[in-house]
Amino acid sequence: MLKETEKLLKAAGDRTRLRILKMLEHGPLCVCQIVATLKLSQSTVSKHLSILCASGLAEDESRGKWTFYRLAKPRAGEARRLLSVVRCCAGEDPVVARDLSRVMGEKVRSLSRCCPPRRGIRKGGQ
Amino acid sequence: MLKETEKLLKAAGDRTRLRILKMLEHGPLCVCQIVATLKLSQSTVSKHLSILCASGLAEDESRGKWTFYRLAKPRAGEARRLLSVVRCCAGEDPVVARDLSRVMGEKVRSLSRCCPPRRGIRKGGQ
DNA sequence: TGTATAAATCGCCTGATGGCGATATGAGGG
DNA sequence: CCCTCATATCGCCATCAGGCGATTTATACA
Repeated sequence: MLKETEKLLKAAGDRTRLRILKMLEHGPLCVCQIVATLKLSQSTVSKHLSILCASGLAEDESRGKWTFYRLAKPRAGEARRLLSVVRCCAGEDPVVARDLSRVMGEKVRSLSRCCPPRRGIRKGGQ
Repeated sequence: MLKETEKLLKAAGDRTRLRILKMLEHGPLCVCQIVATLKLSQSTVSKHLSILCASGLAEDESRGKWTFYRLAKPRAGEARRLLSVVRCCAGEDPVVARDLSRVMGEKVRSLSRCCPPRRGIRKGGQ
């Protein structure tokens, strides 16, 4: 349906959500890691994450007090194709690169805070 | 770059522009045909068309007093992938189907008004 | 060169979107 | 049970986007 496609493209067509998607390409992340990386308010990030989930591009998983988000493994070709558009884009973008290096730091720094997601979901790139 | 991708996704992530892209899948169209099909004001349609061109998803060609628009043949994989997302979507959508039947009628009706675009550009589907 | 017509651009209005801080919710640990 | 901490939700505000009619620009033709 046209409406679904529009929703999907709108979800991906936002600077902040693109940054989140690029971060999630390297594995699942806890909300607090995303907040620390983007340096936006927690409420703003939470809203973006819910939009990504509602569109089918991302999925969430609660793990104690923490919530982890990861890229969805979409059944529909539409969302899958769109994720491949995102995957191939902005590889050289300085903002994305900075986010990535920050998120690595955050991962280390938060090892003792957030527990890692259930193993076997998805480990690293792709 | 992130900004380019955002622009591309924003261009595609609009109901009206998706309808236009779906119409253009079946070959180039004159502005007046698109206006008649969408039943939106000429200024609105013109703005949408310029957004599609600016994003690299569509191209225009002047032909006398008329301007024809067609899907771009993008060199960048990004835009190409995105067009394939669009191509695969909304096949069954009633609005898209109605647009398509209208545009066929418009094509016939306007044969004597708008000249067809230079032959050899692009004939039909794909 | 004056008129008719196609399309682009402008200015305006309204609704959607993205940001924030404050507050509500829900899980864990004392 | 209450306290804390992570996250979601709410209400507000500023900006953006999409719609329109009016106007401008540009081409064709008498």
